[in-house]
Order: sequence, then structure tokens, then C-alpha cells
Amino acid sequence: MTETFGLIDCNSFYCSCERVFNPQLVGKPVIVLSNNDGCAVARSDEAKAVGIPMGAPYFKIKDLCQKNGVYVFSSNYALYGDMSRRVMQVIAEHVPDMEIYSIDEAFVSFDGFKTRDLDEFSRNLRDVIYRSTGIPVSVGIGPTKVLAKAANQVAKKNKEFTGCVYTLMDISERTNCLKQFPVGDLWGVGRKSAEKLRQHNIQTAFELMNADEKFIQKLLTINGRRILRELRGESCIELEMLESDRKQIISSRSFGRPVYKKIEIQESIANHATIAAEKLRKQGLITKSISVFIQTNPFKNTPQYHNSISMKLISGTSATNKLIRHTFVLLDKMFKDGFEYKKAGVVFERLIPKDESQYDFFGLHDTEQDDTLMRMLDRVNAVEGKGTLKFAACGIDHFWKMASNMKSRSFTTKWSELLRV
DNA sequence: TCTGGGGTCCTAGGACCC
DNA sequence: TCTGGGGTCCTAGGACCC
Repeated sequence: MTETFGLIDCNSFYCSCERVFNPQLVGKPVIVLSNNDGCAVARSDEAKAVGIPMGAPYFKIKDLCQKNGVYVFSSNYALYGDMSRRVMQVIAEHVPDMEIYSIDEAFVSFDGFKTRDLDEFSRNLRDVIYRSTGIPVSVGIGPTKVLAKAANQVAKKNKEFTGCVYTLMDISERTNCLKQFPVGDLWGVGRKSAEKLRQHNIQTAFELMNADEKFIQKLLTINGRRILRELRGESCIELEMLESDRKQIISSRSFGRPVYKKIEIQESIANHATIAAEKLRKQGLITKSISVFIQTNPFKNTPQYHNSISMKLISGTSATNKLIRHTFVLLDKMFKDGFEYKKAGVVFERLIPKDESQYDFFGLHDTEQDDTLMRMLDRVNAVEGKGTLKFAACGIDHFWKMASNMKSRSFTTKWSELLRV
């Protein structure tokens, strides 16, 4: 039986969020920058039109932005996360089988919907989402996820023509479309794979679809083979309606200025351990593996050093104080003087639910004292604000802190944050 | 001066065992 | 002098995604 997938994707999501609370921006070029105001991660159509490439470093496009009156924002994740929740909720109310794929995308299953009505249904859904959240979306429809993704891209690129909804259910439509679809624009085909395919004269999705399966598997691993089959209309990638368990938690950041001293790296590592530990506790998890990494700036013509080192714990923990201590031991083992450091971070892996750890008789569990201390810490920080209470190792100066000079206000979360106690 | 951060999955190859 | 091979588990690194 042929399945029917939909991909609902918010248009220029971060920019659209900024526009919802600042309608003057509608019709104007808008971009949103990554952490540290590093590079452009979202661009409105108008910003694309003046020639701002995706991922462009801000310092390189600053002039272009000024010349064209581009509105520039630092990223405001609290706002985007909240808007995302609203959009997803509206979708869930209309299509029960859905997978939240990313902050601005959801796959849905249209199995059981009548094919003939899907276009109209999708346009209506689009209207409802826009009316209730202010966020414009595009919808792609296809017999597999890869094709639904491709359809979505076509819908987005030809908004006037497609009305932001496009379907690849029809086989002759599909052939026509895939013949003009660059293979590198497919979901799952990145720069490296596209280059490999090009070397074998495979430039379009249509050419990939007609290539030899085994050859493609050899060239691009099993993932490539799956993509090929999905292009043929054979569904290999399921809808994942249940959220899978987290496998790792990372906290890392580039420094706001060059860093040379170990004590300063320690401070930032302590902060990352604190943030990651808070995430652990929020999700009821403990970690049994800790890694720390440090690196210099690969874009800079200075001596380079990057390293990471990890340790396993006999019994897991989510206690910030313990985790900070462990990360310091790891940092000691790999830190080298004489480098200009740019970034550091902490990774927790081998995560297990805290309530499963009680079956571990031999381990040194977090004690009652640890747990009480962490509960108190989390509570104070929830009420009084993030970082009100923290360990001395985290420092107070925060020299390493990133730039975020153009952030919009937290329109949607300010109050809810205060009230969430 | 200034180039994000947080994730997942796959594979090759080493270690180890019998 | 001969110097296996297959299975499993683990990890680092690569590639990809948003």
C-alpha cells in the first residue's frame, strides 16, 4: 500500500517569529544570527533577494546589510521555542499522526486521508496555522519522507505558483520534478556525498533514482541506498511518533575573546557542566560518561590544538558539584599552555533514567545530601532566575560570554518564566 | 576584532575471545 | 618452522541534519 507523508515546514522560521511581534518587519529584509552573533542562520525572502547567503559570517555581510536596510537580530531561542510549541499544537489538532522533526518542521502521515482532497486540506491547515500563530508554513506531500521533503522545497521556492503546497504523489509529476532537482538538495545528501555523486555523473535526483542500488550503497553507505529507494516511492524511513530517548547532552560555546589561561577555561567548563547537569535533572536522567573538549580557532592562522578526553563513571550522577570535579580532572589531562583557545565544551553520554540507577548495588550513588542540594539549587534558580545560585568554580566575571547585541525581547516567555515555579 | 550549537547515525578498525 | 579466523564489542571520526 502506498503511504502518504506530509512535511510541514515553517517559512524562514526565526525571521517569521520576529515578525509576529514586530509587524513593521513584514515585507522587509530580516536575518537572525547564530549564537555569538556569528553567522546568518535565518533569512527572510527579502534578505535572500539582496544576496545574503545561508550561514554567511556576519562580519562579512555587515556592509551588505547596512546598504540594504536589513533588520538584524541575535537569536532568541526562548521565543522561537515557544512559537514552535504553538505551531506544533495546531498541527496536532488537525493531523493525529505526527512527528516533530525539528524546531520548525513536522512530518505527518496522511494515510487515510483522501488523496484528491489533500491539496485543499493542506491549504486550509496552512491558513489555520497562520491565523492562530502568525507563522507561515509550506507543505510538501509525497509517498516517502524524502519525496515529501523535496516537494516542500519546491513549494517554498515557487510560492506564488504552488500556494505553498506541492505534491509529488503523481508519478509523472515526480519524474518531471526530479529531473530538475539537484541531487545535493535532497534530504540526507550533503556536500561530500553530492561531490562523490557528481564524480560519477549523477547530478539530479532523477539520475540518483535510476542508479544501481548496490553501487550507491558502496559510495554513500546504507543511507544513500535508502534515499535512492525513497525516490522510487518505496518508503524506508518511518514516521517516528514517539520521542526517542536522548543519547547525549552537550553544552559548549565559543569564547567572546581569545582565551589563554587554564583558570579561564576551567571557569567556562564549570559553567557548561552546570548547564548540562541542569538538563540532565530536568529530564530525570543521570550520566555515566563525561567528555570535555577544547579547541583553538580553525579559521585563524595561529598554532592549532584541539583535543577531547572522556571518562566513564561506575555509577551515574546528575550532581553538578561532582560533575564539575570530574570535568576539571579531564581538563588537567589535556590542557596545554601557549595556545589561543576559542571554544570549550562538555558532553554527557550513556544517559540512563535516575530511577533505574537504584538497581546498581555497587555504585556510589548520589547521596540523599546531593539530591537535596540539587533540588534546592534548581528551585532557587527557577524562582529567582537562572544562575542566581551556582558553584564558585563558575566564576562571576563571565569574560567568555558570547556577544548577543541585537536580541529582541522575550515577548512570549517573560511572564511564563516568572510564573513557572 | 568578528566564521553557531546541539544532535543522530554509520562504518572502519582495534581489542578481545575462543 | 608453523603464525587462523570468525564473532562481538567498543570507539573515534565522518557525514549529515536543523
